[in-house]
Amino acid sequence: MGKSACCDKNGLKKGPWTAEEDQKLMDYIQKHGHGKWRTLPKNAELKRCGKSCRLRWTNYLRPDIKRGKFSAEEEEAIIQLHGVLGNKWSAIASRLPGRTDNEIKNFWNTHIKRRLLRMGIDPVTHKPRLDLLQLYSLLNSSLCNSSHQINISSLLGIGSMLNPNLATSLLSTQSNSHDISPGNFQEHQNDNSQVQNQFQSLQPNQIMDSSPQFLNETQLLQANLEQISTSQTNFNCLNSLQSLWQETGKSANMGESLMPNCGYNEMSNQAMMKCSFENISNLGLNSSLLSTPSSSTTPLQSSSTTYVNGGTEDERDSYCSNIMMFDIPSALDVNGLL
DNA sequence: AACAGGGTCAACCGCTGTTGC
DNA sequence: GGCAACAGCGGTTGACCCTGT
Repeated sequence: MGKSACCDKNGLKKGPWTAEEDQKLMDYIQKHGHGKWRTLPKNAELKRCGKSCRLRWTNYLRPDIKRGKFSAEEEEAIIQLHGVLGNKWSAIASRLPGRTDNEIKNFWNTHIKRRLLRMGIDPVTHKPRLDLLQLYSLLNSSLCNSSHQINISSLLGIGSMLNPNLATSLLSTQSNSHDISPGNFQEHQNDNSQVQNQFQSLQPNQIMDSSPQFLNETQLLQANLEQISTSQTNFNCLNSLQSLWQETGKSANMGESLMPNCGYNEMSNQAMMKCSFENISNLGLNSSLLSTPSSSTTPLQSSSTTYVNGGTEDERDSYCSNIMMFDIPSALDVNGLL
């Protein structure tokens, strides 16, 4: 596991490549082929380290590289593949002929990621932002269980940990009172139901229906199930809350109100995750996340034409939204979360 | 015209995995 | 098995470009 020493060699040039250097590198590789990157610079009379030469070749000079803007199909493939493979840029690149991992990574970070965030979708999990779900869960269970007296300032504190803007925005719909008690619950209910409705409309369509043609349904289902079974995100989130509540002495009530169907204190990791998904199922997420795809018309297909022929940012947003299969209600302002 | 701010992308850095001795 | 060299990967940086003021 020796650490590469090529980077700290003195006298080697760094920074952008000149046309002359490019030519030298191409000439050498055409004659001798690539490989032996360590010795290549010396043989090719380049004042670069081998690593730099390899990068220049693989990311720019290789003859099979397709340059230019990503097509709609490529973008679609990237999103789908990222959902399955995560940040495995080279694996994604190997399925997109002519595109380099660096190019795809840059495209993801500068275009797709931002777009997903703008739509309220977590670019890592490809699901609605967990802070939205968690806060909704918290609110939902609290408001529906009037026997628990919830201190809104505590909620705000927790919400702020998750996302201060969202918490503030949501809770601003409450009246001036900072406590929701059985006595004043009714008078808050109208306002709260508005908030609930906003979240309850966060229902995904059938995620699996957006499968690209090169991934069959079984593969996608398996991939998604693996993703779900290995995902620690929900658990971690809940665990953080659990720790917080325990530290602040609010564990029992708050824990129960968050996950009323679970034995909160004895909860194992699995159970925590299960409960987490049960809460998500309140949003209508569960069935679509875990169900086998039906043979219904795919939203992807139906929207593809519009997207491909379109090309404005809004149209792409709409298209992405269909790929991700989550409709963010317009009434819910997620811009402040970005 | 000058400047600021944001977006883009080539290149670098640090780390891990693989291979050969 | 241990070590070193090498290849490759993903995250980050910084120069350049574009747009708005």
